[in-house]
Amino acid sequence: MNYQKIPDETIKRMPMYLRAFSMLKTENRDSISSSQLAERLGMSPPQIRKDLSYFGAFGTRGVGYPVASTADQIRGILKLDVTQKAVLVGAGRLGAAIAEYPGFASFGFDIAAIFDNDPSKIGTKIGKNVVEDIAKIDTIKSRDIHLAILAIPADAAQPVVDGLADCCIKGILNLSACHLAVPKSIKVVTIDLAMELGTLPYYM
Amino acid sequence: MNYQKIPDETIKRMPMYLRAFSMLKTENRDSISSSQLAERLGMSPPQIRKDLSYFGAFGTRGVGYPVASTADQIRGILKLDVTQKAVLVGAGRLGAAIAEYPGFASFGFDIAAIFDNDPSKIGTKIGKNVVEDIAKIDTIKSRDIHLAILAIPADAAQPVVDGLADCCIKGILNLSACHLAVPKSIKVVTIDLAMELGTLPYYM
DNA sequence: CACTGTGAATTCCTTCACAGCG
DNA sequence: CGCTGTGAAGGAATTCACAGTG
Repeated sequence: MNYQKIPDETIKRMPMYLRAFSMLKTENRDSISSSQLAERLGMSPPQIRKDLSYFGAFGTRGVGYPVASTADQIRGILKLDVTQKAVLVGAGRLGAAIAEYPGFASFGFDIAAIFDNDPSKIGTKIGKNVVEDIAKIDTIKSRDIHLAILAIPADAAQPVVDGLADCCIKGILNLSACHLAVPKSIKVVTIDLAMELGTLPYYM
Repeated sequence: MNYQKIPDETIKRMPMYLRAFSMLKTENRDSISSSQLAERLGMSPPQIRKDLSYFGAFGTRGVGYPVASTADQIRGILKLDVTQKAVLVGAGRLGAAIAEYPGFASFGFDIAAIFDNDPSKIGTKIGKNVVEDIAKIDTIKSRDIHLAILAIPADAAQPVVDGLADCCIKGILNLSACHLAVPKSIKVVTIDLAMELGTLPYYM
């Protein structure tokens, strides 16, 4: 295949494919066609074929995609074939829920540290981690952590992000309801559950 | 303005605009230009003008958008000018975090009921709600609830959704890591935090 | 004069249709 | 034969550029 720019939308869908192929593996399926997979995921078969083809020819003509090797390929593309450590900032209810959410582990993520600014939380244990003082956030520099998850109020987010930017953080999953200003070298994904819910009444 | 189809992407951004205008109101700003707003939200000025213009001419030429009335307009468009009741299914850690998340209230949402299937949770209180037995989900029919938030494991989601479909639910915010099959009359927004985080290592 | 509102141009993404292959 | 892989076509969303206006 000739070089083409890979659409951002394709990248966003890759983790979904990875999850699907992982699940197929646990079901002991050997292969799956684009139309069968499309059915499961609620999308169109050509979309799946085009998405996967951006990264190479993984399928077998006349058969479909081999489950195990395609899963491995996608894991490699997304760099999820090695454990990715992440720091969680915010040990409130949402932070605690995230810290113990098994979904991250299934993608190879490891919540390797938790920080908060609340003295009553610092020192307490959440899952396997002890909550640390946000003032000491720069200790993550030496801990091979390049991802951050922000579960703190919007008005506290920007200063924390400025701190993270000085600590080799390269990607941020932002659960605060605000836009973050970051250097171009940092990729941010922002999710506000209330905003997502906010579109639904319009369609009713 | 002539009729045009309003892009889905525009609808997705409207709650963000509403949040921004609400915040500007608390800051006692009278008006804001598209470029100032773009700066705050990390987007382009023409994008904002085009989005808002799909719904009418809210701005004042030479000045910008009047904060209070534009906020009201957007609230009306999104049908967030009346309280929208929602049922939360799943009273685990994530469900509990959602039940007490103040962001929903600020958009006019009211978590009016919580259901779970775990006997040890049924009867306990989370915020102002008492957790009810999922077997009695059909009681929501008579309670003017048309939105649902799903915070349950993926393998339990589909049967619950089938039940909700029989209960006048018209919109679902799905936090389970799976695709949901629903009738066309129901709008689903699915968010899987692990999937969102899954794209970040690719960009590092 | 500084801004909005908006057709037109552009870019980006999806779908189509079919050639190519196991 | 049934599927993938992929250029080409079509459609959707964004950006541009400027006319219109308080």
